[in-house]
Amino acid sequence: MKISNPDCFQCYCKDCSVMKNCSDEWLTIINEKKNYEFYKKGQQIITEGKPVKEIYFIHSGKAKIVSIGPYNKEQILWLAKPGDILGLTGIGGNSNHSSSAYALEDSVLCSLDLKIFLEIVKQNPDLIFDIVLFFADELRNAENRMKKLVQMNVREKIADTLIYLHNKFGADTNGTIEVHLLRQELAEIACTTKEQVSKFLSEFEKEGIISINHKSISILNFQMLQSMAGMQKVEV
Amino acid sequence: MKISNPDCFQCYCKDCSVMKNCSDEWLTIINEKKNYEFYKKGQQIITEGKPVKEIYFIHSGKAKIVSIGPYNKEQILWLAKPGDILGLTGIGGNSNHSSSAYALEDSVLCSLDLKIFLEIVKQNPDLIFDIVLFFADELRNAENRMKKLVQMNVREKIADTLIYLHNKFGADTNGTIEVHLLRQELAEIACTTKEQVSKFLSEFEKEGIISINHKSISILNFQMLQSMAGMQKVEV
DNA sequence: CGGCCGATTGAGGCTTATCAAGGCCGGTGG
DNA sequence: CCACCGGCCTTGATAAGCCTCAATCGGCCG
Repeated sequence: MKISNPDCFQCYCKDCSVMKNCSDEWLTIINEKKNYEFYKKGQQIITEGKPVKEIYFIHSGKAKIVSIGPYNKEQILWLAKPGDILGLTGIGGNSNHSSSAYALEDSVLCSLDLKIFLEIVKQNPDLIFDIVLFFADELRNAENRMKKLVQMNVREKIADTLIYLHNKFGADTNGTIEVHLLRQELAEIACTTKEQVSKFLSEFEKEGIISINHKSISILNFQMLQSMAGMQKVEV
Repeated sequence: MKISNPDCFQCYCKDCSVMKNCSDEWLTIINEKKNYEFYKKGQQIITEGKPVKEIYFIHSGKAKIVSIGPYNKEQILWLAKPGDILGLTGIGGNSNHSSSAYALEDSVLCSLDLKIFLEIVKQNPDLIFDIVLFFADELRNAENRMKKLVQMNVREKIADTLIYLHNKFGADTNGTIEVHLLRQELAEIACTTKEQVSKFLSEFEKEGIISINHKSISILNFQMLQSMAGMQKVEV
């Protein structure tokens, strides 16, 4: 597969929450030092347990970040799109990857040696502060998600998953979510089983909230979904 | 209630993962700028939703950090002991507290204005890098906990909760865990109900794994607990 | 001593995971 | 072009785990 070397100055990644304050001077260095790689759909990018040696910027494509829990069940921690960075939690350099990553579609990723990244970071107060903010944000997100997964019923968790996908990847004019996942993968996001996903998606379709064509899901009534997954069930 | 002003140079907090690389020079400044406050058992320290104006160092005592989820159920995110810092996720300064904090016992806390802390941080590359590492670690912990809460059954979650308490607060020579929590609070850690906690603790006691005296729990067979909550149930 | 708060225990019902069977679709090979 | 096969999706039946509700008990404090 032949692809051309992406230009950092033309890439989503330079504007992401972590890199947005990286100076052009340093971006030039990153542009020189980075390596780019092509990953086929389904190909593994990161392996849980292996040492962290580099971080990955997603130039194009999508990825799922999964982790294995007790009982050896896989769980999807989050989904990545162009502009997202993989492996950042290993920034300390002394740890192993706590999760694996797989390409959901054909993707182009740029890798940057962790040591080089750390050098750049240490000379860039703005950059490191943005990393702090990024992590603080992610931590709040993780806590939020935990609360949802524990307290919502399956119907709500699946509705919430659809909202997440919609917000993350967007939809075309028909409301069709711009990502394709298996029922099993939807289950690994919502933390339930593929059968439950199937059943509730059918329900949602009967209720006119979504439509399912072949392999893609369209949201017809976003507000309905929101109120289903919403926090508005106040009973005080 | 009369308490004396704690000396930062004599405090656990200066050696915690975040502050351990803070120079004496800066610690002197913190020592001058900080305020110390006494909190009675049960008293609220931080209120979810309120703006973040300062961070809190726990000088002595214990605290629970709780957050309200959908259905208005409270959940304990983590427990704090001397040396821990509260409110750090609000470090950006533009956010509101994402969780509340309550004193579990009579406690002495030192508060430091967030702006002052940020100034110190920005002039201390070592300090900010430690904050990055701290957050990266917390993020991994949160993901780990999420996996457990979703995949373990109630029995395992309660065993895991006891292990957490033991590791966090330690035990005396009898194995008695050095913290007292209500069944309801144990339930808010394990993400179940107080009745389930009661039932399984009774079971554990019958099995000789723990003993319950008045209000305190002693671990008699730590290994048994570990194997119960352990990740060793590999079925490949 | 009475009242209150928390702990305990049991019964009942609901939600959800599991298991199983069948259907759909795309790909492959004859 | 058609038959076959495998992967994925769908749907239903079943069973188990867990929550909820309710009653009782025990300790603590006024």
